[in-house]
Amino acid sequence: MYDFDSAWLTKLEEMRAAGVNPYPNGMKPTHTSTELHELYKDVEDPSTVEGSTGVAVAGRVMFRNRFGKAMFLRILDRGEPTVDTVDAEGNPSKKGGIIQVYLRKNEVGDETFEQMKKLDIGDYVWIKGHVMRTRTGELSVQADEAMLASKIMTTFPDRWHGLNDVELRSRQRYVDLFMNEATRRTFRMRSKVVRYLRDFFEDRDYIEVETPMMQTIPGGATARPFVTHHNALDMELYLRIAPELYLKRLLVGGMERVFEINRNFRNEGISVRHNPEFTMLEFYQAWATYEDLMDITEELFVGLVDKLHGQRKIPFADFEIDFTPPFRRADMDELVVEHTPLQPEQMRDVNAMRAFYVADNPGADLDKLPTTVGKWWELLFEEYAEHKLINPTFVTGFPAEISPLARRNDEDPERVDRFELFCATWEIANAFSELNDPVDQAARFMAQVDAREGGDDEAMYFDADYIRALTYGMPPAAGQGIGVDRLVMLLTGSQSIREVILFPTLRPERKMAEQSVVEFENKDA
RNA sequence: GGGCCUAUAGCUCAAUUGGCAGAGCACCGGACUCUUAAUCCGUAGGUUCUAGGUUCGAUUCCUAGUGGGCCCA
Repeated sequence: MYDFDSAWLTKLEEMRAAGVNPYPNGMKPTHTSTELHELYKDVEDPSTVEGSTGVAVAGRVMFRNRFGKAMFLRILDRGEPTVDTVDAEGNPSKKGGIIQVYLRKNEVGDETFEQMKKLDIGDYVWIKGHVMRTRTGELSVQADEAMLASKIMTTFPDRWHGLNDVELRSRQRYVDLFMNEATRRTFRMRSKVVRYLRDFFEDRDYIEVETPMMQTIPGGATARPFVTHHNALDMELYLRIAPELYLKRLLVGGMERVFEINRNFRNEGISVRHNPEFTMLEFYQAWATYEDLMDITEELFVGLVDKLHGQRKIPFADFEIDFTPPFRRADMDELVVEHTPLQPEQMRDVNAMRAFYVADNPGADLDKLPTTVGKWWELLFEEYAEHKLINPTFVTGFPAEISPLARRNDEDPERVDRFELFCATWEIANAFSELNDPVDQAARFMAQVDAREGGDDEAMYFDADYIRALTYGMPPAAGQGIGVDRLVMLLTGSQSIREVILFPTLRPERKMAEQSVVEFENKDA
């Protein structure tokens, strides 16, 4: 049971005893704050304008100034700060989201005024009146009627310093949202990004699909899965680490262009770039190659920054990302050569790569070093090249051994037709021409199974039904995954994935866990 | 998994070498009919994250744990 603060309980009792319902219903605002700022932005005295009466606004009280027989409130509603104005110092600023209310005792009546005097910061109110401007020029609603709309029952955060604690902000996102406009902006932006992505693929004749989140064989990526149990079927199910193998089954079915935007789950560490559940866009297009996807990706990213930022150079962390096309395209080994003393011919020589690495990393655990060319490329790329890639860069030429689902390159079968897009040193997208040769795919799965038996617990499983699907014939195709959270981070300048996920995964707070009533029981077991 | 940092009032933060636990805002009471972090007067608010230890005395020092942050693997 929740431990309510007795002072607030008393306050509510007194209010009810006085005949005031703290949680009434049915009040309707006629305008949002933003609509009023927009309607009257150029009007010196809105009270002279016909239609400025009978205006109702509603929202959370964020600020209050009380006098004996008058008061000012500023209330927050869903409006966005989009109306261009200038502030008192003459600097450009945006209005919206907040509107001031002016209440006078002789206009709202003694009874209402006494009730309004008892308002706490954080309460919801509904106000009806006319629009006016104060002596200092602030657009306000002067009240004829006012009522409490919903009562706060806890003290409000410090309104000057706000809510800064990173833990509190993500744990109590509901507080973060009403306290911080930057947070509201981030999640409005996230919504626009997702909307843009859907429109982008709809416009290109793609079908949006939903494939299983609970899978019997977790596939499509190399990662540890979450496991759960289905009682009626009495079997283990895995939360998906990727939708890939299901989307490619749809290609076999003749759905030539499909995309899915949905959650993936990976049972791994949490960091500023990793949350156990995260949102992935995957799309697949028959008759396309990975090179076509580079063109499509460029179009997608440029369109996105044009739409959401209106410019192609966007600031991020300590640098600026330039999305002006064409994006650079470079092979993985080429980038390693660029950022190490290694020569191009040494990139096929395991001993040469090992010698360089050991000399440069005296503390390295020699037993854990790679033994194959492909694994060396992966390591050297991650340690020497990745963190140099600020502007969008298509990294190509991946080794086949670290790409078990990608089509081999026709000229160099040790490589695959694959790219990853890097931005701001992060992997943002991963794409390849799809492996549609069932026999090769079966062999690649077996190599993964061997790796797993050799101790690689992130290696893939053998999915026989997926091989069976391929035996029916999958059209030549290419597919891509884009991490939506990281994309939103880039576009909002967020340094942590937790800033772009409304409710990121956190350990439960002890105090709340103690007061919660949760009974885990398995009735069928 | 390893290292470093951190936890004090609802929020933002103080507390000298180890010596009575503090401020601002919020809350409660009062004054004030154009304020912009309003102002003024008064009251109240604490298991100093948890469990041990050292000490006459611990927010402070030590050990372990828990939550969180940063860095590394």
